[in-house]
Amino acid sequence: MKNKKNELTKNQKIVLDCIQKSNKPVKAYSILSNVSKKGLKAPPQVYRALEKLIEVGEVHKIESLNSFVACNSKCIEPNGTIFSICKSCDQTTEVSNVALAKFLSDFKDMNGTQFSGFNLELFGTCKSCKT
Amino acid sequence: MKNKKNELTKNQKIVLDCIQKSNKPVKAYSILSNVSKKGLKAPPQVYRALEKLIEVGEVHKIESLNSFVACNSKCIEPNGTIFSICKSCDQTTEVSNVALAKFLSDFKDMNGTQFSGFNLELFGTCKSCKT
DNA sequence: AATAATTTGTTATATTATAACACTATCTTC
DNA sequence: GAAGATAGTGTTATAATATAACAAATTATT
Ligand SMILES: [Zn+2]
Ligand SMILES: [Zn+2]
Ligand SMILES: [Zn+2]
Ligand SMILES: [Zn+2]
Repeated sequence: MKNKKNELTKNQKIVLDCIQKSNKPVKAYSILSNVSKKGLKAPPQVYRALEKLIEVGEVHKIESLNSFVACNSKCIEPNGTIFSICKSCDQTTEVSNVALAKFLSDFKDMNGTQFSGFNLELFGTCKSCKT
Repeated sequence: MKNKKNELTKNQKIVLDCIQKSNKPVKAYSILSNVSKKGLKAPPQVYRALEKLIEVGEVHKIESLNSFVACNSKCIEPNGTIFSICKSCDQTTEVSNVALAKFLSDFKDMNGTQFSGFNLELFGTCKSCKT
């Protein structure tokens, strides 16, 4: 059974808040040091919150950076994520492109079976790193 | 400048051989224990070989698994990788689909700028895990 | 209130990856 | 082929990322 009100718990809110305030993907131990003043003092507290936040879709993990970002709420496909990542500064944005999301969601393997999820990471150079 | 003969070195060959012999993505420390009898006894030896092998395209890293696979030599796009990963057993295969690879390579950001690379991980259930 | 389920706090440890340094082998250029 | 540059090696130590395990506290259900 879930939380009756289906709300985030205290620790989950603290961690989510920390991630949302960053304009870049945040690392777990960076979160930990940022929220230590709020009482979260050990890695499991952060990792447990992250696990739940990811599960409910509030947070995504950027696998190639071992970092975490808040969902920009424009997730088109519930089972897929698309990110644009700056190779130079790690600035990351969630890509909302209907055609691309649909293409990936509809993609089937050799046997014609659809995949249940996907994660796409696009690498490039962000605006401010170009100048 | 590179190795004149552009060949892999002893350690690189040992590590590549180990990866190629596996039918699943291999973890760095698993490689380490597998090749310890061949003289590679410390993590940096494995990680340095991996770095080079990835650089030359012989090996890819599966980011979501922190594991490594040998390139199946069918890389369509030099700057992009596509993998199909079984959520149940981690069995991974490199996907060679021209349409998908082209779609991803040609994809442009909001400003019309092309990305320099991509990595797509497709999650599903492999044949043997379905039965 | 009793029970069950979830969340939390805490300690310890596992796993993944790199820094730093001395040394060796190989390549380049003269 | 010697001098210098580059790349690879071996080694020790340590950094960075993530989870196991268990006890205590909180919240939900009966
Ligand atoms: Zn999202
Ligand atoms: Zn940038
Ligand atoms: Zn490949
Ligand atoms: Zn499987």
